[in-house]
Amino acid sequence: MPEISLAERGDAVREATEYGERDSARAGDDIKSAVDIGAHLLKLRKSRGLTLQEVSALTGVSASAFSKIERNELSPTISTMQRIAQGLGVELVTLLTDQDNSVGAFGGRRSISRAGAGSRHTTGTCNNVLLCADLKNKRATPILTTVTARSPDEYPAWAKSEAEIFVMVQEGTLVVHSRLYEPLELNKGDSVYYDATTEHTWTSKGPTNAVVLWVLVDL
Amino acid sequence: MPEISLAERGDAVREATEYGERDSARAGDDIKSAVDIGAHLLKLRKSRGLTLQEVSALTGVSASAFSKIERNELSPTISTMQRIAQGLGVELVTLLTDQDNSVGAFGGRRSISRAGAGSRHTTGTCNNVLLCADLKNKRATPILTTVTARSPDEYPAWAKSEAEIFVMVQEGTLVVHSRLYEPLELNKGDSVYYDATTEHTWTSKGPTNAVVLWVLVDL
DNA sequence: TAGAAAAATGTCTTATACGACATTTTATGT
DNA sequence: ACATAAAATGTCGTATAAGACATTTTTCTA
Repeated sequence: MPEISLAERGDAVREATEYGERDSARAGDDIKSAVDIGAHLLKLRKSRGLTLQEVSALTGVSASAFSKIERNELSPTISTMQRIAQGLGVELVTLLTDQDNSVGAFGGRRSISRAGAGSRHTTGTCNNVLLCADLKNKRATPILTTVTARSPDEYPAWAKSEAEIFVMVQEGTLVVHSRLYEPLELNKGDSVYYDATTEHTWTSKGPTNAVVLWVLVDL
Repeated sequence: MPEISLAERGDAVREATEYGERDSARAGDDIKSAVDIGAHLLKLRKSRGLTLQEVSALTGVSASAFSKIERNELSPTISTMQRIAQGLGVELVTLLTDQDNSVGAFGGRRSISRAGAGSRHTTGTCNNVLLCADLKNKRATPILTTVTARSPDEYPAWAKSEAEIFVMVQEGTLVVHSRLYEPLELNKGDSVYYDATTEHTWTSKGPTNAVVLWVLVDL
């Protein structure tokens, strides 16, 4: 029955291509839904101007299998995905991660915080102003912080997170304490970029509180 | 020929299990070699105190299959990996990525840029100072820029990249031009966070050049 | 436009992933 | 130490992924 088979194929391709509608349609899934590997591979192959036979030679995966994977007619095993990644010289995860997804989730949006404005959050040791807090799903979180602590002991626990941190001092003198380094003094205009996975904390030095602009970049 | 098949599988299991030795042994491979999914899953399951039957109930993958996957006796299909990821409430990529890798690649490092110091890069429209440029593999790039352009027309092409941008004005008045929005004026202390995938560019307004601190966050 | 070449897809066979259930191994209590 | 239960692993039948080759579709070229 070639006609029915063709009709089915047409639908499958359309579904896979009209990517945006898929996610929104499936409301039940909590976890980020499947990326379409097929479309991803097709785009990658076309972008390099390769034919199925060429990609087959590169990866060791047969042209027919590759074709079916591109059209989502089968779910490849991890081992074949690894051969494909190897043959195309890309990381396996890039084949399984739809970069358009993350971009699309954010695409075109923006948020503005005027001087002095922002979502405030005060602790015993710091006054934090979350900038552009209304914008969700950001890759990084910009924060303006006034550090009131004068000693690391004032903190019940040092900070530690799966992130990277960039800090630039706007006013005063900041001291960055870390388990790995000696205390680091930063004055106005100085900046530091460091790994937040090792425990760290901040204090002010001198008569005024340090004001720092920092960006937390999630890993 | 079932004997040969079994023998091959036995070797594959041993190779896959002795994970640490694999990387160093196979010198020919350029691409990051496979993470061991089996060990990864085993660790994840044990860390939650789940039995194979429990994890089977959660994921819909049979206990025996799960056991074989953990011991690398078979290469699961993407669809079963998706079921596992869903059932355990984790992203698929985290199962395929060795998290020690990404964190470890950066772990504990840091870089300091003193006020006025940094790697300079000047164009006709901007003077850029890359901060903490000696630190590689950062997730974000902090830059201090003096914008000399007064009109968007001075740019041969508007900027566009797979990234997000956070900007805070340090001095002067910055105007952010975008294909999606009206020009946005930002004064000292104002900040904006926006998607860099749509074309955009910056100009200064007024007698002095705007000085902005911005962070480019790669996607 | 017709014919040839190349590329993509379909068909069928083989290899292998997956699930149901049996067996072995490990934990637990008396 | 033994009996019992629970967990993990092995066995085998079924479903499906992957490869070899045939067929259809598309792309070139004259």
